[in-house]
Amino acid sequence: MIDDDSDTTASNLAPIASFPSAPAAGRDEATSKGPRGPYKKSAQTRAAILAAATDVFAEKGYHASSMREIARRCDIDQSTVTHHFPNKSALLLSLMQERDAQGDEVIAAAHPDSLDQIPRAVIALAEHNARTPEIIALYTLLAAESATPDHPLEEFFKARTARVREGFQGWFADLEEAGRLRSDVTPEFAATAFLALWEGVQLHWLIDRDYVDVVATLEGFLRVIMRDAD
Amino acid sequence: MIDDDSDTTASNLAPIASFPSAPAAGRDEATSKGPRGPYKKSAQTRAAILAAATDVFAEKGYHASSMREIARRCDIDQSTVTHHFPNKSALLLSLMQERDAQGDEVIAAAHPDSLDQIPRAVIALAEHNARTPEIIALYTLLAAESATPDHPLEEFFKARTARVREGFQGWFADLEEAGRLRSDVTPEFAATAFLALWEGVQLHWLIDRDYVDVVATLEGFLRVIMRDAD
DNA sequence: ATTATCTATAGATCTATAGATAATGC
DNA sequence: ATTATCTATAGATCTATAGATAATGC
Repeated sequence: MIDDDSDTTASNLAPIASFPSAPAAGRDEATSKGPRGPYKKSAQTRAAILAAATDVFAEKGYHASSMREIARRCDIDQSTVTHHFPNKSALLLSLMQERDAQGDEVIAAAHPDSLDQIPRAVIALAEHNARTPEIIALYTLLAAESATPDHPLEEFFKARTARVREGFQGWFADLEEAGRLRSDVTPEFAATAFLALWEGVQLHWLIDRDYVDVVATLEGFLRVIMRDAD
Repeated sequence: MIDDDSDTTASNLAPIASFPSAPAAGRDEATSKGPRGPYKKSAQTRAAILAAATDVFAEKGYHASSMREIARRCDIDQSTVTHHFPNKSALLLSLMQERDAQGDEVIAAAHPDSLDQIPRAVIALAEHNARTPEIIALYTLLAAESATPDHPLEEFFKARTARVREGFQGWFADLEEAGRLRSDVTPEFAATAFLALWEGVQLHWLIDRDYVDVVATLEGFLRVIMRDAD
């Protein structure tokens, strides 16, 4: 169902919710096989479709979203969408892969170079995410959906969750080696719990935005599992 | 959209995922208004519909589930489903309310009467949930969906999450009063983080069942935020 | 007589495709 | 000439309802 190249974009650690910052990437791999290649306008239309699809998938999830609705929000016909993307599941998978690739770049740039910056870097990511609710909604909803039968993102989220968790685990292992982790806390536990806490608290924030403070909760967790420098 | 009686069943604390244990409750409120009331078979059919609906909603979520599919799994016609439940959203809401009511009973019975039993009681709940994956899937998926526009469970999950969080907060406040909470951990933080961690780790368990141990992670968190008795 | 269930159907969707027309760029 | 876009449509859905038939229980 899902090609094995789903992790070709998986270069490094990625944040919980990715970033919509990068300008208009991605018209290279999917659409380059005809004798002449795509015209200029193709990249714009493609980007518009992906932007609209992001909103629709974030609002409805995969099954309940329709190609028609995505097309309507771009003011194009639905058949034009299928001209640019072979089908609905390919559209969603392309969307998530390109978004993750962007996120990888951003987090690579923000990678902490000193131990004390690790908590600050993570918190900065959380603060960034908090400013883009529709992306949090996209990831939260699709992650839950991806665990259901026959979902096109099943492998994607399995691989992504493991990759992010391992990235965190590396950070916490560095902290442990420097004696900054509480002695009864392992990097494995810290990484698993931190990632789960992050996504769980984002879910609760979506459910009631006045009730939960994502960043404060994550900071509180880090404070509890760490100990002061000697 | 959603009646205000959505919290009439909200008596006490409820677990993250509710329990399918109670035999065949619920044929009292919704179907009693005709001059004669429902026949005996009605309760059975109703229960069969709710059981099938539980599976279908857990697999597909709300929008993507169909009344036809639910009916097919009971070997009845789809129009028979709408005879017992006025429409799709009412079916889902009835399902969740009855399930929560059952869960309330179970947890009330398991309520800890000594401080040391609090962690054990919570862990027992988590262990129970771990044995019913389809119920975890139901709650996890629908909770994420409920944060999207025009979802019939929007108010339900908002109220439920707040209620469960406050229940936990009460427990942690008791622990604090007895000096069993680490001094830098507030009951507010403990409750918010514990609930978010629980749901987050359940999500990751659904995504990859070999990678995460729900109960061990929750135990680890409790160990970190508590301190030994003097 | 009342309730439960079924058949049948109206009216809206949906995805994917075929084929015509318009725009682009060699 | 090739690519982009549109119109049109086939073939499957879906929910909700109307109305007929079957079962239940006074």
